[in-house]
Amino acid sequence: MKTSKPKVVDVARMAGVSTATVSRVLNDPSVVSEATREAVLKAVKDTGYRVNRAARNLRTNTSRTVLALVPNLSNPFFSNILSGLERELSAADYSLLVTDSGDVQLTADQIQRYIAAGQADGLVILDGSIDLNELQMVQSAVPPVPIVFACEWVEGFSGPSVRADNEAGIRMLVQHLWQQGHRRFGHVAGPDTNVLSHRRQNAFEQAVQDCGGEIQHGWMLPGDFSIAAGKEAAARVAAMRDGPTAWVCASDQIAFGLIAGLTEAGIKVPDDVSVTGFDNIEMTEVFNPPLTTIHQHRNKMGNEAARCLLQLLRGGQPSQAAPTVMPVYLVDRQSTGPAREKAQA
Amino acid sequence: MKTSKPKVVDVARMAGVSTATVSRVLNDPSVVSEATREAVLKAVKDTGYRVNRAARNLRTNTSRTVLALVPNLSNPFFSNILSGLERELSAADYSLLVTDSGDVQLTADQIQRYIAAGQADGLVILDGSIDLNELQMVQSAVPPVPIVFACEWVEGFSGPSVRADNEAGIRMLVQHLWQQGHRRFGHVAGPDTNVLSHRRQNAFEQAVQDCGGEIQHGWMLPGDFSIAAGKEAAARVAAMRDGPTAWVCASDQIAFGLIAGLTEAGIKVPDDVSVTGFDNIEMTEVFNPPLTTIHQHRNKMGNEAARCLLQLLRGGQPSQAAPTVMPVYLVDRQSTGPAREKAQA
DNA sequence: TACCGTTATGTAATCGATTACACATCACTG
DNA sequence: CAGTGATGTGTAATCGATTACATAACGGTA
Repeated sequence: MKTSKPKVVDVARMAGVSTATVSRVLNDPSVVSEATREAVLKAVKDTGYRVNRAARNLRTNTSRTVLALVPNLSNPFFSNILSGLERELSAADYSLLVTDSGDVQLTADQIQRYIAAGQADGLVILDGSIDLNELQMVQSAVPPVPIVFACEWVEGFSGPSVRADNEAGIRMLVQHLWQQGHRRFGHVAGPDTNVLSHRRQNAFEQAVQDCGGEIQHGWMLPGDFSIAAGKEAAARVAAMRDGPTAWVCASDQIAFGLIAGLTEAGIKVPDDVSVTGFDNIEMTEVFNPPLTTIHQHRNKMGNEAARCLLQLLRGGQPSQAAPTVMPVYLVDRQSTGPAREKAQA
Repeated sequence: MKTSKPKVVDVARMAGVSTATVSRVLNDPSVVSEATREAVLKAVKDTGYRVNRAARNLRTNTSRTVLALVPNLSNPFFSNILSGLERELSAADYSLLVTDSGDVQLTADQIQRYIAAGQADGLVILDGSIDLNELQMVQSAVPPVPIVFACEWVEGFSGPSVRADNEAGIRMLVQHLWQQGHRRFGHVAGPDTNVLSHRRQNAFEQAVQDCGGEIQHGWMLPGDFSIAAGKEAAARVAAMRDGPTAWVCASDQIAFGLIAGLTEAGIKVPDDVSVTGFDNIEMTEVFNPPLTTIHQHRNKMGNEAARCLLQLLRGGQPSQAAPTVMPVYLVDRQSTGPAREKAQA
């Protein structure tokens, strides 16, 4: 009775070949003759052999593992992306290591820890708040560390990234609102430190200008992507006279908070003002009123990011050039409606 | 200029000691004299040395990694738990590997793959739909694989688990509704295959009986934990005459779907019927009406599960005995209100 | 026949850390 | 002073797979 786990030697002995041959069958079957290959495979099956990852990793100096840096694991938004990543990676026999980059400002040093320790071969970063210098230090290491950004990214970083078409999304929303007769537009932004916030805010200003709508400085409210931010914004909005009739929020959660706050203040959505979100998270559909928003293919973004990284890991060119931009589309629901001019008190 | 990564030998040379001593300083400092310890630590710092995990793993036959089996990564419910897990594990210098047990029915073989390959030292399972036999096979391996269940669990499995006090939660809800004057109760259940569904459903029946309320077979609706399930239930509810005035749902998402569906059908919540959820996910607060539900400490459950597993990994006794049951509490919001008898048409 | 190129396989070095065992030193004790 | 135990350190074996290099066998060609 074999008591310990089977190893290559055991397989080799049973198949009557050398360990080298066993290894070859497992890693590059084409160089082995048909007959021996079958004998070895049979022996593998009979012994129940499984390669020892640690040994392989040591020898080959790889880990077949990818590390995902997630700004906040508690945020449901990211779970879909992780899901997409995981699926694609595991299909390629890679594992997914997850860490919450959360409250700590990640330094090159900390990132290197994973790489240098041989725990991960590459990174998928979902966190755009990482310092560019640190990033470049990581990337300029020898050998360079394969990195792919997903969803968020860092301005100035030259490497592949997968993202939604934020500009197009915002444009669709503004145009949609415009067509419903809205002329005065407001925005509740995401966190100041976040690329997506900036992109969406800029796109918003641009889009409103393009169709000739009105924006005022006081209608650009700060926030982060949270429900709480939406609520705070609601307080300000409630206090406005002749404010916007349409509010474009940087995230669904902000929109939820805003609508909740407005409703509480007696302002009706969409009768008095229209509100839009961004992301189309699951809940938007059952929210009351159901939220008009922009849908992103989060799962697919995860898949795509994984594919991108795998390509890098296999030594493919940094598919440099432009970031991969995933299309988005408008989901028209009942949080938006025809503009109604406020009584010009 | 050193071109390659520093290794123990490099550190040893610089500190003027042997590799054994370096290793000792890093792993069990107490056996090394003060002076050498400092010299070594300095050398470690100066060289920028980091242990090679693969080498260590190979030698020690451990991975300092824990695998989390998540039934559905896309479900926001789990991200909080992962977050709690990750925090606790990384504090103990363990890494978190994540895999979606999703659509595939996991077999012992597949689980063993991770363990046997030396990719993980233990498991945290969030998926209660794993077959008991398979599980026992895994656990009865030599050496046994440390496993901790979190949130969900498998009936009959003898091992540590961390869970919410589902019974107490349901009881609180029913009593709360009873106090508001409700006498006829209905339930929308979770998936048939899930322990939580059963627990909550049984607890519901028990609680209603205990206070003398009325249940009918037709008021126990099937579902899964999804919004869609809630919507389907709504259709049935809308068709009822003299149905329950209070609906207890197995999850917040079901409640959302149910309320959305009822509202659409012209039934008002809470004026016509009261509805409760379970989980207190973030969105409950801004939902319209805000949802009365049961709060679970998901983060803490993650922490606790991690601590449990770490204890096992360190050779502690399977802290057997009873599962760890985390307290829950009622969050009273506006989806529930005084019972109003339906017109006895 | 002698030589060459393929193809298939084996031998043994190697990856980098941990650790069993051996050894040296020193302070005490009887 | 010899003996004992505690303490600190070094030498070298070891974990299990991969792979550079060597070798063998064979068919074909000059």
